[in-house]
Order: sequence, then C-alpha cells, then structure tokens
Amino acid sequence: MAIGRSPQSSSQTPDPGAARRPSRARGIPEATVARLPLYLRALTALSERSVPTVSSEELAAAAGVNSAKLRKDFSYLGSYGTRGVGYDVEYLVYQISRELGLTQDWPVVIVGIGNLGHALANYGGFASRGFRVAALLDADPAVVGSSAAGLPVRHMDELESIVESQHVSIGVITTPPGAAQQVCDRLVEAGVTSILNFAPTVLTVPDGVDVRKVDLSIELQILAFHEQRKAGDEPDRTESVLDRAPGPVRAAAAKLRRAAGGSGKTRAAAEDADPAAKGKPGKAGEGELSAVMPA
Amino acid sequence: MAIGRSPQSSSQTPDPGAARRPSRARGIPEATVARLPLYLRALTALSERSVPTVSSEELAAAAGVNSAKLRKDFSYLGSYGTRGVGYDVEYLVYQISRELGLTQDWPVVIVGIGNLGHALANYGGFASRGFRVAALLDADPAVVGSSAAGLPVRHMDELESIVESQHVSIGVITTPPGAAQQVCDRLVEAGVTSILNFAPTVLTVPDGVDVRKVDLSIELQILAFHEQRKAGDEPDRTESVLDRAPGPVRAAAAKLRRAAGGSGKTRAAAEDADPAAKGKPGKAGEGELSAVMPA
DNA sequence: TAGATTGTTAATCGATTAACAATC
DNA sequence: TAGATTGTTAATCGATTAACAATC
Repeated sequence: MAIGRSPQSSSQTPDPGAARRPSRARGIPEATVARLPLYLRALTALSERSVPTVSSEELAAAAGVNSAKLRKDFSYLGSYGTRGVGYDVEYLVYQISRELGLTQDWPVVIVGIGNLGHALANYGGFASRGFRVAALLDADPAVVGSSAAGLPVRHMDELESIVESQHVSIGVITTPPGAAQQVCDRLVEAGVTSILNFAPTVLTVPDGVDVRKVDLSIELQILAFHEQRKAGDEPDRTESVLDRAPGPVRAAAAKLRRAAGGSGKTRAAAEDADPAAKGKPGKAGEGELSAVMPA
Repeated sequence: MAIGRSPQSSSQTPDPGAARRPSRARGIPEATVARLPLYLRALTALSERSVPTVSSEELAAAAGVNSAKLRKDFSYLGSYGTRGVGYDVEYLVYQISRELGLTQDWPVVIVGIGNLGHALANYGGFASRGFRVAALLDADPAVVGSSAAGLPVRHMDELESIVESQHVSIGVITTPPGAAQQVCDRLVEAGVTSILNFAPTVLTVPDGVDVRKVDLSIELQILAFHEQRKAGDEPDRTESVLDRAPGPVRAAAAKLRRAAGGSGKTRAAAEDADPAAKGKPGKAGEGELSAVMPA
C-alpha cells in the first residue's frame, strides 16, 4: 500500500472524507453501500419466512427507509426487480451479498478482550455474514490463555504470524484509547487493510487502509443534543446574555474570560479539563471500554 | 408526545430521515452536530495538557477533519474565535458542551445486561460527559441481583418507576433483537424520548422520540465492501455472466431462477435463509449481543 | 505594520425525493 | 386489458471545500 499517511478516511455518522475515498468503485454511492446491509437484513428475515417476492414499498418499510430511495439504491446494482411484481427475495439476497463481498470468507482479528471484545467475539452477526473470528488477542498475561466464545485469547506477539498465515485483512480494535494507535500500526504493518475502531481515538493510517469507527459516547451526545431541544427549548441553561450578544460584545467577553482564566466553565467543562477532580461513580477514564492495556 | 407512529428517524452511517427530523432546531445542521463531540474530545485533550489556544488547522488535524469544515461548523455556534490567534480552548469546551446539552445531567437506563451491557456500564465516557447510569435492567432472574460496574442489576418490572422517579429521558437497548421492540415500547410508554439501540432491529417509535442505532455487523459489512474492491477488483466472484448482461436477458434469467426455486444461491445467501443449517463456530443467532431475553 | 488566522462566500458535489413513463 | 410496480428523471436539498476579505 501507499506510504503517505492520512487521517482516517471514514467514520460513522456523517462521514468525513467520504468524498475523498476511492470507495465509489464501480459507481455505487457511499450512502447506498451503507444501506445495503439494512436491506440485506430485512431480506434475510423475509427469506426465513419463505416470502418469495417483495415490493419496494414493503421492503423499504421493513428496512426503515423510503421506497424511492430503495429503488434508487437498487438501480445502482442493476435491474433486479420485475415491474408489476417486485423483487425476488432469494435473488436479491444473493446479489446484495455478492456486492458487499459477503460471499467470501473474511477472517477477522479482535484486539483487546475486555467486556466489549467479549461481546463482539460472541456476536452472532459475525459468523452469519461470512465473517470468521480468526483470533482474539490481548497484551495482558492475565487474560491471555483464557477463552471467549470458545476461542483462546492469544498474546499480541502472535499478531503478525496470525495475520499472515490466515490472510486476515480486517482488524477490530477494542483496546483502551491509549493503545489504539499502536495496535493499529501493528495491524497495518502486518498487512491488515480495514480496521473497525471502537476506541475513542482518531487513528492515523496509510493511504489504502480503511478505518471505520464506532463511538458510543458520540451517539449519546447526539441524542442529548436533540433531547435538550425537546424539553421546552430553554431547559436550564447556565447561559450568559453575552453568549448570544452581537459579535464585538462577545469577542470582548471572550477576551475578558480568557484574562480571568476560564471563568466561563461549568461543571461539565471543568470536569472535562480535569477528570481526576470529579467524584462520580464511573471512575474509569474516558473510553476505557475494554479491560486491558496492550503493551 | 404525538400519537402517530413512524419508522425510526435516525441511525448511524448516512442517516435515513435526517432531513425529516426536527433536529435542525436553531439551525445547526445535523452533520455539524455529529461532529461537535469529535471537536469536544480533541479540545478536552488539549485542555488536559493546559494548551490555552488552538488554531482551526491544529484542532481540525486532531479531530480528523479538514479545517474549512471545522470553521464552518463553528460558525453555526457563533464567532468564538479570534482572528490571527485561534480559539480559546476552555471557552470552546464550554460552548460546545453547552450546545450539546452536556452541562446538564442525563440519567440513562441500560436494558439488557449481557457482555455489551456490561461494557457500556463500565464505559468511562458516559460519566465524563454528564451521562449517569440511573439503572441497569434485565428480565432474566439469573442476572437480576448481580452487579455490574458497581451497580445492581434490577428487574424490568422496575423500569417504569425508575424512569419516572429519576426523570430518565434516555434509554440504551442492549437486548437480543427479538426483545428490542417490546423494550422500546415500554421505555417510550414510561416517558423515555431518546433511545440508543444496539439490537439489530428497526425500531418503530412515535413522533417525538429519537432513535439512534449502533450496528456492529453493518460496519463490518461496509468494510468488507471496500476490502473486496482492493484485492484486484475481481477477487473470486461466483458471478454469472448473466448478472452483468443487459436488462431483458437478466430479467429472463431471474425469472428462470425463480421458477427453479432460488438456484442462484451461494454459501452466504443459503445460510442467511436458514441459519440453523450452518456448522460455523459462532453458534448464536444474528445479533445476540447480550446474554438475556427480557420477558 | 506584517503575519496569522478567522468567518463567510460561492461554487461544487453528493444525496434525497416526488413523479411518472416503461413494462410486467 | 387493467392494475401494479419498477427504474429513471429532474428538481431540490444539504454538505463540503477552496478561496479570500476581514481583522486581530
């Protein structure tokens, strides 16, 4: 892969860098690709119920999107429907699976076997979509040797040999944030070219490596934003009049605040600045989703 | 909240329904809201290192976005920077926290205490952002009474009283998919208006309730799509010539396939249709991320 | 003043949606 | 044939980005 480093190219919610990624290969828009798994899931459910065909309207409802969007999405894959009838469920399952690359086997390594690593190792959705857990890895000798989901937890030292021998191209990072970049570097060095990152860290990877991230805290913060706007719009803001004042006034206020040494801080802001200063129950630092800290 | 039901209005990757959500309240674009937590995280790190000011270029690099986008995003919040100087770190932490609603306390319930529920209960990022775990709930008597992250696991029966007494407006669903809609209904009925759903299910909620989902399997499938395109474009497709043939030919082929009873299936497609038929290691059904099945 | 950096403009790009002709 | 439903068009909307005037 290329040498030049670039900030991670993909993420979850909107998608910083989506436009830059080479991903539009064969012309399927990124937004469409992201919905294909939703359609596939809905189709799989229909298939299990032995439903032979489905209309765009029905399938769209099952997948939680609107039918025009679904038809547009499918039009990028080809004309797999029949006018006046709908789509053949089995055939569409096959086409979408193929398009997503799920007719291949994808060996995956999971690095960092804390609670989240355990949860992922046990995740049924992995195996049922062609993903196979090739190995569970951890740096903590206390964890290495134990087993999760019927697989032994192996030491980080084995990473390179496992990736090579099993042709692993996808890695999942469930370490604490402090270890994520190191782990990422080792994965990439070993030959992994797609990374799913659960650590709340921006990963830097070479060109040609895809990173997606799942960030639990961010999802909650987005909910909080909307929640705040529901509760009557002005819930209990500690907002100063100056904060909504015209430009010059605000600039002056900011300058004063700076001079005064951050007097505008509130509880949350102050705690962010010094996590050690707070006496809340959840004592772990931000993002310590898994238990152990690889070397 | 309103009576009419609608499919869930928000999700993760692109965002089906983003345009429809009332969320643009006070005019901050959804894409910007989704990035505010990233900026906040980067700013918090700078704050911990006692960095007083930061330029849009530096902060953008730390957050993994481009600086024009960052400045545009901040312009929706107000003019909090100083030309020629940059942004005051503490002040910006405060402003973003306030905008996201993080200066308030948000009690949260987590329903379904399997591995993932455990992982979330232990997640440090919760407490450090004003989120407080008000209760852990499960329907399985074997789990109820145990403790996770220092909190007792309580029975689902207590859901309504907890939500009411502690004014919980945010619920996290980490149950198996089969239980998710029921749990969702109870949460909503009890007064919860924001839901973070980890179960691979499309939830139906009344207007006024926000749903975001985190879907591990979907993220992996998106990676697989891109990965497939890296390995030389035509990896080992089981693709028939007919699949890329012009419309009429393809339609005829599909019809034949239908008549023949789904002969186009491959391994992945066949297993999707009948999960019980497969002999893979991950024996759990799709999406059984957590251990127990609430009533 | 000279250098630095913001905040905003305007152009561009990608995604969504309604509508409907094509066609089963 | 009449009814149903796809696949595509075109309009609209929202997000991204480069560029630069404003201004510290």
